[in-house]
Amino acid sequence: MRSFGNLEAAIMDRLWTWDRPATVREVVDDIARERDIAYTTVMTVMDILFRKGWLTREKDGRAWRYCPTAGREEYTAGLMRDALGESRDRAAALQHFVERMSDEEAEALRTALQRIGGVPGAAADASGPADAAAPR
Amino acid sequence: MRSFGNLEAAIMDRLWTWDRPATVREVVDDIARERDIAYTTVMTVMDILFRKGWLTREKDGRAWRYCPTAGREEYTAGLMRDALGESRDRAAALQHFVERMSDEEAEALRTALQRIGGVPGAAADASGPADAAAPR
DNA sequence: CTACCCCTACGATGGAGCTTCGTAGCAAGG
DNA sequence: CCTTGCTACGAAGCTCCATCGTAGGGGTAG
Repeated sequence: MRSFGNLEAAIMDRLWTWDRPATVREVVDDIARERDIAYTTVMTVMDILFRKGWLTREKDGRAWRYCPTAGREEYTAGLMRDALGESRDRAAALQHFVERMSDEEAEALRTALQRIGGVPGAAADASGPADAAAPR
Repeated sequence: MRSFGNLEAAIMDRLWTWDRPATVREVVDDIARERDIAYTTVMTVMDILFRKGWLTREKDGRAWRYCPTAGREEYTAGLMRDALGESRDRAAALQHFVERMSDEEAEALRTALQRIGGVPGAAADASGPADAAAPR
């Protein structure tokens, strides 16, 4: 997974926000409103992101149109998973993690957990999209 | 800011595993069992980790003894926090995150959530953001 | 058909951070 | 006094990311 550099992040950010296939030209023009940047710089980096698998692309006339392979939130979740994976005592790591969470985050986390599987002790788990229905 | 290089990770890993103040000599000798490494290389990196705040140290005779300022799991939790913080829709990110979790992890997460504020509606009373720096 | 413009491909340069180690110096023990 | 072990300082080297220039190709307007 690994994280992005500055320019890489700026590019991904735009593609994620726009949520549609975009050309190098569009990205360049948008970044250029904040700072000077050469067309080829952005093109090079987008090509690197493509080759590293973060973007897909398809021809649109002469230009390529790029799309992120993963959504912003998927990417975030991937980073979190990477981080967690490096720990030995995952339960302890998760404990530390939730301890510093805001109330809203904790609430969102509870909701997310309820959606993927029944609450321990409760019998009802047939609601919601059946995605991970693995019994313990 | 976050995340370590290879050598840095190897050093932190040993300090975390040993869970006691260790000298450069001890770390060097342990790493040297796997690959060639100069004493000064390890010393330099440990000094950098110290200056960056990842390690504390105290004199023990002629040598310094180093200790991590945060435990492995605290560090992991910090990485996860960093990752989550960059997302816009945190609820969605958390949803993606838990969806790919193993059953054991989900269970550990539920337990952790219960511990910080088991009852819905009740806010977790996080007392003091105490950064642990105590060697055990 | 020709000139122009836009886009791609490729490669070169530079900087930041991590890694690597050598040399010089100091302090303790024999 | 000499050996041993540790520290301090700093010089390279390496790997990525960032930055851009130049060369080239294919539409499009005259």
